[in-house]
Amino acid sequence: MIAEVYVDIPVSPVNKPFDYKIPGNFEGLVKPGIRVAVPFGRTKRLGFVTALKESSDFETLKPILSVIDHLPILTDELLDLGRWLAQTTLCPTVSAYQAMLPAVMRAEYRKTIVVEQPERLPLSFPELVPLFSSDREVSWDQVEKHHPESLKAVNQAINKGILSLHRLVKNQANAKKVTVVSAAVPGEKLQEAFESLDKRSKRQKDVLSFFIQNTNQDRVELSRLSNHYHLSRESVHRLEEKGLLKLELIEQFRNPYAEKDASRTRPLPLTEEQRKALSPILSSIEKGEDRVYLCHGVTGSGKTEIYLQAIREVIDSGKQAIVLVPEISLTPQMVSRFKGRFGEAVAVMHSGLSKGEKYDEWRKIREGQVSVAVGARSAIFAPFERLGLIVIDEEHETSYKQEDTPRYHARDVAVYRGRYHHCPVVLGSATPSLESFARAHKHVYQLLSLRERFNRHPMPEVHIVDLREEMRDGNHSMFSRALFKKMRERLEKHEQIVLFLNRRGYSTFVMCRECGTVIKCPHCDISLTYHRSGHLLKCHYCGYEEPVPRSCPSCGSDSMRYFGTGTQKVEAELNRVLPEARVIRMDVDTTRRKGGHEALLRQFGEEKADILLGTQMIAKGLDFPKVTLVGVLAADSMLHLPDFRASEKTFQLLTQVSGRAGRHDLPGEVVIQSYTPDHYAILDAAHHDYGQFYRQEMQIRFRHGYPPFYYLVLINLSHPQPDKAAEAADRITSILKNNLSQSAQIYGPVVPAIARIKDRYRYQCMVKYKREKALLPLLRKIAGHFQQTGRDSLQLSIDLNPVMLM
DNA sequence: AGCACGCCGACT
DNA sequence: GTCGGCGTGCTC
Repeated sequence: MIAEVYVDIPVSPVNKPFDYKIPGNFEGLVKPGIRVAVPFGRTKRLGFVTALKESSDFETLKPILSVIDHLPILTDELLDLGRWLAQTTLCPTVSAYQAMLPAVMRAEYRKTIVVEQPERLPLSFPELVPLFSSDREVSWDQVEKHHPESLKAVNQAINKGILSLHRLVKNQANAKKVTVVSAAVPGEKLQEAFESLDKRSKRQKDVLSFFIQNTNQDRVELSRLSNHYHLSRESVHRLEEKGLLKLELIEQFRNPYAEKDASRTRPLPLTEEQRKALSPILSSIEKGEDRVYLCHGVTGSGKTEIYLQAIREVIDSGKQAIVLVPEISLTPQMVSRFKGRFGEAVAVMHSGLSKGEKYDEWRKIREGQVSVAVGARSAIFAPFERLGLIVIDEEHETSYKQEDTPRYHARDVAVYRGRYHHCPVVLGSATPSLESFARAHKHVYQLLSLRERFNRHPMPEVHIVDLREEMRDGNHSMFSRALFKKMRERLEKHEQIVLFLNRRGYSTFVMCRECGTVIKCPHCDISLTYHRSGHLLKCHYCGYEEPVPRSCPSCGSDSMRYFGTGTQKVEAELNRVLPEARVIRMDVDTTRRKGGHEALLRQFGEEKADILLGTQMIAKGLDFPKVTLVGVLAADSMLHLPDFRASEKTFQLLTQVSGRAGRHDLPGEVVIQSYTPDHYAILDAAHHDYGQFYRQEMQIRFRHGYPPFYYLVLINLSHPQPDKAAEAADRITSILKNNLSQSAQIYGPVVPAIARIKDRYRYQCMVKYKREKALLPLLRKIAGHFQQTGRDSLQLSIDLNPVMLM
């Protein structure tokens, strides 16, 4: 038998199956979806078996070296899905497979140097002797790092056969195993043995009496016996030899949520609206229809309860469900909601888990021990074999699109898997993406609407403040008079406030007042942001930092001034104008350490602060009863970005942030500060009017030929030399122009808003099209032709249906 | 991605 | 003359 193998090297020349013969002893073990180690050129690599066959076009085949998995880690469905992803996102097939698996499934390659002829080493290469003083095997990476000067000699010694290179492919995935002890014979036998034991065998008697007394316990961890009951390991082994006890090595699942036992919850009674939304979903689950539902429900309308009850139906019919939520709303509250309803039947995948924990959660899914997978984007690949439902909450979130190599959108994968399994997909949002809403409008998706909040609380009252007027009236502070007054009131009433500003750091940029010089990142064409902690200027793109210069580096004057406002500056200002207010600031700088996010929210929930000030990350999912005022300090900050979705993102963000106020018995109020208070994105958000926003935005998209009326492809080029990037961009643009139909519009090459990132100059080309049969093959050809490897060469990326245009 | 083969400049 | 630079091409 012969196996087709995709080797784990994601570059186009090897992006095809390679044939290997299956040695007799592996016959039956090698199946599609299994990982194997194979010789590849002069190296050894890990690969995915995708198919078996009887014959090959190649005369001589190398054999598979070893089989890594017992159970295929990719099901037939996922193998197909991977091929489809590679086709539609123009990525190497292995990259698609790797994206579907937890990181531990990636091979770790290690190179070691081994002394073959120790007697010749001191004579021929005396300088290498110290390297091998303690061990005759040394890691290549260590030598490369600590003794780079020796590498030349090492290579020569290898050529002479004095040293040799050993390569190993290590499978990082290792299930944690524990030894458990149990009685091998019935209790009476243990008693008999106890009595017949020699007087001196005190330790063994202790162990036996433990098992005689605890006959109800069937297996005990060995480590628990010795640590907790102070019984001797040695005696346990002695008793095992006598056949009285049994030792087993069992797989232990790490359970990250073990101690926080979520209290079980029951289904809540549904409102009339919720019932109407749920019933078509239930009927599709029952009939096995691959329909896509768009559940458009205002914030607080109880979408989650609908998901939960639909999943209950899925579980009861012996099937499984996937629930996607954006990473930032994958909070403990969210998780406990699912754990509370379905208990042990839920696996959770999020970035806070260790590699090993992620692997365990994945295995629970693969082995069918759970029925529900809750997670961020990549959980869409959960290897269930009987999917009954896929839910994507906050469907409009851009984080569902992966920004690197398989540039897939979880929504597209969901639809694909729904078709394969004949199961419905539910997309939920208070502010659906225009793409999805347009599809619902055309009845491609089924629209389910929830117009009321389930607890009947009114939507918060929203006030828009014109910051230009404030300026005119001489208020140069970052708080308008209206907002400031309302903040004061809340503080007096001991209610809480959420302030939102979409910019971290202290101020946006540092400029010289004399000559207008703005300090920029030396590696990226973007201005540095001032951070007060450490008095540093930081680049938010590449992480570069430098101290603030005393004087202008260009004209030497000492008139360096800070412009713009970041969260740090607002915090400082709050401390000045409202010294009695206790403020918690939440942004990437204060939540970077593990669990920081959670800890800050807990403090706020326990009312240890009056004001929660934060960026994007506080826009979602927060639910604090005492919050009665939400302030958006600069609603326009996203509005003028060079992105056709700027209005949509602004509308979504404002709607979400507003939803944080007055969720419980106290009525809520929202203040939106803006320099463009008449913009429809701001007005419609203030009026809670999605429909109106949708109609206006669709007109604009139509007029400018943007999605959902046209599809987009964005081609990004970068090179350390600007002319090299420009030349490639020129050639690609003309290839596109010459090979696509008249109806396709080709733009570019253009220099993007950030012309250089990490010392690489950037160019972009964009294609707008409606139907273009030749596009994918053409792009594949372009990718094959222009894609080069190496740091200092041309880099090309093709993004179909991009969500980020920068 | 690795690695070997292969063709041109500065050294024992 | 050789050692070694990195351009090009192949891996079942």
